[in-house]
Parts: sequence; C-alpha cells; structure tokens
Amino acid sequence: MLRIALEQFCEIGYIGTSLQNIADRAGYSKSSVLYHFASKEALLEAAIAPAVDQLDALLTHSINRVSSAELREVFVEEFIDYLLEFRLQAHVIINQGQSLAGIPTIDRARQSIDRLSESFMAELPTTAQRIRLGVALAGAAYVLVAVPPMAEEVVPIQDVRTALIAVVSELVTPLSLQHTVSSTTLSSTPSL
Amino acid sequence: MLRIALEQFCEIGYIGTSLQNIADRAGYSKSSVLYHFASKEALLEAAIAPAVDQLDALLTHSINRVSSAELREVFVEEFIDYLLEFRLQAHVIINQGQSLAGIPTIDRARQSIDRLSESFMAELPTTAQRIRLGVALAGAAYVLVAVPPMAEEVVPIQDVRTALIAVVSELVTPLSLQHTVSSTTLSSTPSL
DNA sequence: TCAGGGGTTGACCGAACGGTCAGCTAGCGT
DNA sequence: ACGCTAGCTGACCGTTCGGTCAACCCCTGA
Repeated sequence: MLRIALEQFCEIGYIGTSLQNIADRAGYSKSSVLYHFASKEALLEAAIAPAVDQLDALLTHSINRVSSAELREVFVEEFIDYLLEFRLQAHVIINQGQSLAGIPTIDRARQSIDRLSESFMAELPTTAQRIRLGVALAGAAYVLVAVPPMAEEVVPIQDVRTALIAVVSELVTPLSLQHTVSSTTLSSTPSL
Repeated sequence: MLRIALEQFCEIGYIGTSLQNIADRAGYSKSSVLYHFASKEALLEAAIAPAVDQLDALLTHSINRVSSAELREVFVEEFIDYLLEFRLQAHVIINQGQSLAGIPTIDRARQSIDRLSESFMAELPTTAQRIRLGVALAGAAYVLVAVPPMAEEVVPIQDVRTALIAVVSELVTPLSLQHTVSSTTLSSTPSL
C-alpha cells in the first residue's frame, strides 16, 4: 500500500493525490487507509522516511571521502545506486520538496541534501562549481525518475546505471581541481 | 496577474494552487480572476503558451543545426538563453507536465521536447547517449528553476549563464562522436 | 461458547475547491 | 443627463477534499 501511495504521489503529486484515489488503487476503502496511517501526511512520511534514513546513513558514512578525488568516484557509484533504489522517494523529495516544506521528514531530507552540497563545495564554492554539481545531481535524479515506469526491461537498468555513473563522475570528479570558469571557449571534448 | 499565477504554479503546483490564492496575491477577488480567464485551465494555458510558442520557433529555426558539432554549441547557447527567459514556464512544463497531460498547451510543449530529443539522437540512440542528453537538459532546467527566487543579484545571472553553457556544451557536443559506453572505467577527467 | 480486539467499511462532517450569476460602480460617447 | 459597457465583487452552487465515528466481520484464546 505504501508502494501504491508513493506511485500516486509521483504521478499526480502529493497534493493532487486524494486518499480515495489511493484507496481505490489499493482495493481498500478510504477509511481503511486512514486506519493504518493517522493522516495523509503520516502516509507520506511513512513512505519516504526509509529513503531519508538511508540517505543520512550514506552521507555520514562517506562524507569524508568526497574531498579525495579517487574516493569521490566510489561515492558517486554508491549515490547512483541509492537513487536507483529509492527512485520514487527521490522524485517526491526533489520535485515537490519546496511545496511540502513543513513536513518533518521532508525538511530532514532537504537538510541532508544541503549537507551533501556543502561537503562537496567546501573549498571553492564558485558559481561555476555550484552549477556543475547541480546539473550532475539534478540531472541524474531527474533521468532516474523519467525512465518510463514500465519500460524497465526494454531499457536494462544496468545500462542506465553504468551510463549515469560515467556522466556524473565526469561532471563531479574535477570539481576541486577547477577554479574559475569565465568563458564559453573551454568546451573540451573528453576522450570518450 | 499572469506572472503571479505562474509563480504560484511553480511554488505549490498547478493543482495545489487555488484561484482564491492567486486572487489574494494579485489583490483581486476570485470572481475577477475568472472574469479575465474563462477557467483555471485557461489561466494556465495563457501563462505558458508564449513559452511554448517560442520553443517551437526556436526548434524549427535551428533543428538542422544540431547534427553539426560546431553549430550545436550555438544552439546550446540559444537554448540556455531560452531557459533563462522562460524559467518559470519551463519549471511547470518539466516538473508538472505528466500530471497535467490532457491540457492542450502542455501536450504541445511535451511534443516539442520530444522533437528536440529525436533531433539530437537521430543517428546513434544508445542508452548512454540518452542518459547524457537527459542529464544535460534536465540538469540545466532544474538548476535554472532552483536558483533562489530572490537571489538573482547576489548570484549574477551572467555567471549562471556562462557556467551553464559551458557544462551543457561539454555534455552535448561529443554526442554524435561517441558510440557505445559499456563500462565504468572510462571516466575521463576533461582538461578543464 | 463467548468475550474481545484487529481490520474494514459506509455514513457523515466542516472546509475548500472551481465555477456561475446577478448586481454594483465608474467612465465613456451622445 | 442618460444609457451602455467593462471591470469587479459577494453570494451561492455542486463537488470533492481530509478526517471522524459507530458499527460490523472475523478470528483467536479462554
């Protein structure tokens, strides 16, 4: 039932999803949904809390690595795997986070994301670096949730994982080496 | 008033934004809003239609360029400028597009986006390429709408524009040169 | 056999939704 | 001075929302 609710929250948004809608898809009545979860907000929290817990665990475990260029690639791999496992929860947090501010678990998630950003750009927070990190993280997260929900077999997940790790690593690895980007003339065609 | 409605649609979503909410912020009554726009849906269409029109114009004008590597960089620059100009509209289309399917202007926008994708990966649509393009486009679009709404002066827009053009060009330029990505060992640290 | 509790449900509540309508007001041309 | 229309509004309508409540079913332990 948490799975059904989560899918609905992704497709039509938390605000746009009615308890009746969830109940119908789950084969129960609206009252039954409210018996298991005290409120609609409690249902949302129960659905995404495990993902936020695991994100916290991932960050506290490997927050020291990101300052080292080699270990950072390992972290990227773990992070992509995390996104792959919690696709739907990440979609809700990223795409609907600002309109859901005030809900404790959502706020917790956003704090974790801020923590991730700060640990990445602790030394040289230029605008160009922020953009680079933002494109990598947001792009990866969005692509993950944009893959056709039922086409998980026509497009093998392993290919998606491999490609994502490659492009995010490319974006994020040189972060602490690069200093100031001031012109558009530095388009470097990486040797792929 | 269109501007206020658009801001509300971005912050709390189209479904979550009530006509009363828009009316209050605009200093009018709900009835007055419905006098100028036949319905809530008509209000949304009026708000995003210009952006969709311009996207169509941009694509039909430069859809041939993307097959040439040099001209593609020019296209990227134009596209980033487009996103900068229609930040809010792009946010609605990208983040709420699937839940707003059925609204004519929204469908038109999604068709245009599909057209853009197809023109980019006409020749070699491998999974790795799709991911690369998806990360570039979605990442750029998300970063654009995620910049703090009122911090447009503490973070100069020109810096954002320059950095975005750089990173998207880097992601998109080698698209037609690269063939198959099969392993994670190809992380190339581009010479920045 | 029967008391008791977990799971489920329909009926119901107040609030808020999108939308309609008659009427008010101010400014215009004649 | 008058009628007309554009702009605007409050009252109101039917629907749906999240949530409450009493009742019911069924299973289990004594």
